[in-house]
Amino acid sequence: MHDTSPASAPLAGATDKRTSILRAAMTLIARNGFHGSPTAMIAAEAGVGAGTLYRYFADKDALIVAVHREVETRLNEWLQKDYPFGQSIRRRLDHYFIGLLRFFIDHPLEFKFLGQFYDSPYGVELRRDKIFSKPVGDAGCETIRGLLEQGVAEGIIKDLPLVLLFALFIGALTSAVRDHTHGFIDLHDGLQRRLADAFWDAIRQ
Amino acid sequence: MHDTSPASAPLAGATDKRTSILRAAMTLIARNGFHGSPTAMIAAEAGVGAGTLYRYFADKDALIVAVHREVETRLNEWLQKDYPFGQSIRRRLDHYFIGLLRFFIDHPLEFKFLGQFYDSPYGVELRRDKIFSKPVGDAGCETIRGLLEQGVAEGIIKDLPLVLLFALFIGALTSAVRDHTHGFIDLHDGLQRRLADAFWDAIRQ
Amino acid sequence: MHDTSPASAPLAGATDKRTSILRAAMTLIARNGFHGSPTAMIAAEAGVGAGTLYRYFADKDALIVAVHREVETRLNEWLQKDYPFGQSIRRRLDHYFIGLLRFFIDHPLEFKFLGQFYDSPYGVELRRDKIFSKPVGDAGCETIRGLLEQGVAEGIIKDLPLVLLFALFIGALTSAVRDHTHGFIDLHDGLQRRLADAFWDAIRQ
Amino acid sequence: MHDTSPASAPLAGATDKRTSILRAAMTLIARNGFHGSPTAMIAAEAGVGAGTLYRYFADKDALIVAVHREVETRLNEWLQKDYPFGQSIRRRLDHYFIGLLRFFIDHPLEFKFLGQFYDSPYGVELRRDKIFSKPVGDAGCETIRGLLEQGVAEGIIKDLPLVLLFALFIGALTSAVRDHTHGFIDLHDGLQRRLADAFWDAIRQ
DNA sequence: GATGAATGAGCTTTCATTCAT
DNA sequence: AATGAATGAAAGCTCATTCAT
Repeated sequence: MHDTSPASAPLAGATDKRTSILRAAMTLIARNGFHGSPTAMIAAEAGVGAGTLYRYFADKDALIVAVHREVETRLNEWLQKDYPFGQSIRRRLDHYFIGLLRFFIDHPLEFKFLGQFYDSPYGVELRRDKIFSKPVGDAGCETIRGLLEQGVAEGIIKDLPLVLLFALFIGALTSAVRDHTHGFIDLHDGLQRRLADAFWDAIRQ
Repeated sequence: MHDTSPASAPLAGATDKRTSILRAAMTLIARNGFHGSPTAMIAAEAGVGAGTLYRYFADKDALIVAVHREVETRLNEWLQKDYPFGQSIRRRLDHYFIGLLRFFIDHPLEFKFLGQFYDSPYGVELRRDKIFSKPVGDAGCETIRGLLEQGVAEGIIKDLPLVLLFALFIGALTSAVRDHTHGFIDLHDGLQRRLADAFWDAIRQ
Repeated sequence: MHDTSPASAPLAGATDKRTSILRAAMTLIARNGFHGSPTAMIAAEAGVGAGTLYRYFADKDALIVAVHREVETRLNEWLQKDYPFGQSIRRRLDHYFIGLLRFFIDHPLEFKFLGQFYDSPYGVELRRDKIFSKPVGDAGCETIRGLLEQGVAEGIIKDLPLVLLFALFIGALTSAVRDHTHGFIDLHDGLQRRLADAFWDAIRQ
Repeated sequence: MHDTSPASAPLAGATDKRTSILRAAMTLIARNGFHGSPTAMIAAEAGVGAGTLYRYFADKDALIVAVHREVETRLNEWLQKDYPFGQSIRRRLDHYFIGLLRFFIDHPLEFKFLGQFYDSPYGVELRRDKIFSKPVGDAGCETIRGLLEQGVAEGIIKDLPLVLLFALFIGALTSAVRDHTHGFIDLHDGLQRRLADAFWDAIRQ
């Protein structure tokens, strides 16, 4: 009953409310954290009644998880654009690296939300597999995991545990974005390129 | 009167209470986060009365800051052990990289606490400069920042903004430790070594 | 949003809760003082939940100030009834003196509440000017202050500082009411009359 | 065992501590009220340990009552100075009126403390009889009550209930002093005199 | 479906009092 | 006798959640 897919909503109005709540939740949580974002405030920001929230989500936790899912969906759609099928492994990893970089830089609220999410009890489990193993193509190998795996198999990439290769990938990326978000640095195109190169140097054989 | 240095306590008992509270706070916050750790729970875990906490710390915030200071102090002491003065830049950066890796692996609660701390209003500002610029030697240049700077000047390290070089350092490191802490991988000595090498490959000219 | 005028409440029920809380607060504070009246006790006496109080008043202080305002409003309305416009100064001062006497005798809780209020940080400043200078007519001179002033100007009343004349007025009045409230004396109509006469003897030229 | 008369204290030091506590309590309570004066603060102000307070007074209430007794004792001693035995009733009432006025003006902390005290649960009962009926001479009739009574009997003073006559006395007096304490007026000798005259006009036949 | 007033458990913090030293 | 560290009950206030309208 709760949190059904938007397809089942007979009225456009209902879907709008759900979307408003999701967007309000993400904005406020990114800005103030989970505990600085009471449901009443989220509802107010969304322009709906306090009780309405509970028609769309079982409870606050479910709302947060739904926000995460929604952000992730948009992120994945973003990464599928212009995917360089058939090109070199490095090229394809680059697509992911620069793509994520750009998405986070263009969507700082989403970045901050995900940061909050993954460092909370909500996201401990999900952390790993989401970005890591999300397929782009239907081949199933066009995931970051798949690319790293293939690179290792081909001897292009260092023979390190996949988890560690991914740690290098996601760690460098998120640390850099955080610095950008905090205003410590301006991650313009040139720096994005050089950061991706540095990452490649880290993992290449 | 609050939070005085332990040196002034004539009896071990008095200091023990403060220490118990600090340890309890770190443990619970690492486990449940700031908001999952009510002061009553911290006091109970420490084996003291609910009001006792406020004899040692002005309020919950002060307690959290004190835990951070205490952890940081131990971390810095740890990093000063066997510092390879006079050796190559790579050797000295390695000392920091492996040293932090080991500290966090040996002290998972401290690692999780710091993670919570730096992603909270408490630590946003402190994040960067603490580990980054903490001097080991009295020369003042024996900081991670100083070493990276010197490496860039000597043409050994890529000419990237310091902030970005540090992002590569701390990002790879914390991501790897998090995976270890979550049990996704066992960061034994060999892997630590190879991770440090990968980091070096990322930043070396 | 807090403490809005009752005019905006479409239903009697909503207003009743606010009124219940105000009445409960006044009763308990009159009986036990500010610090003998926890918000939980006020809520219980009002028959509402502990949190409900905070829907109507920002905090305990706001509630107390609102009680004061409400009592004062009723007192002023009471004093405006049958005001002897155009009659002698003595007659008009009498109206105030006897009017206040009667109001306090008829409303002992209000009297005790005001006593608590004016002897607290809330009311130190307000003490003087409220009753003293509250106009009855639109002429602006029909305040106790105005009447005393005019009486002095006309040579009917002793040429003492207004503040002192008012001290005689309010001091005698409240002391007498307090004795009545405490049961030391029964301030029936005859005594009220004779006390007003005594006050007049005190200030008349 | 608690709160013994100072005569029983073998050491001067002990008496000093009791006095310090009494003085500290009065000062802080006058300044901050009962609830703004924690026992820890009183002890600190008195320069003694927090527990020491409980060697001299059973609890905080007993301390407050003791402060009241002490202030009252000093007030009575003050009123006995230069008592005009044998002079007219008006002269003797004047002695009390001006004497109290002066004491309160000279001892604003004592005045504020008594104000707090009498408007609290502590002093409701005591209010009436203390100042009212405290004998100065050993004749027993040299109390304010006695003088008023005698004045009524002789036909000099209005035939009003004694309680009411006293209300006129104490009400005018305390109201005027409060205005002085709050800085609304300067109760210099001339005004004291004229206020006493006004009071006399109020009660004289 | 939508609302928002109402709730009360749970939070952080204070402070009168005790008691081992 | 004197201390002050320790206590825990009780305070004011917040907020996720419910439910009558």
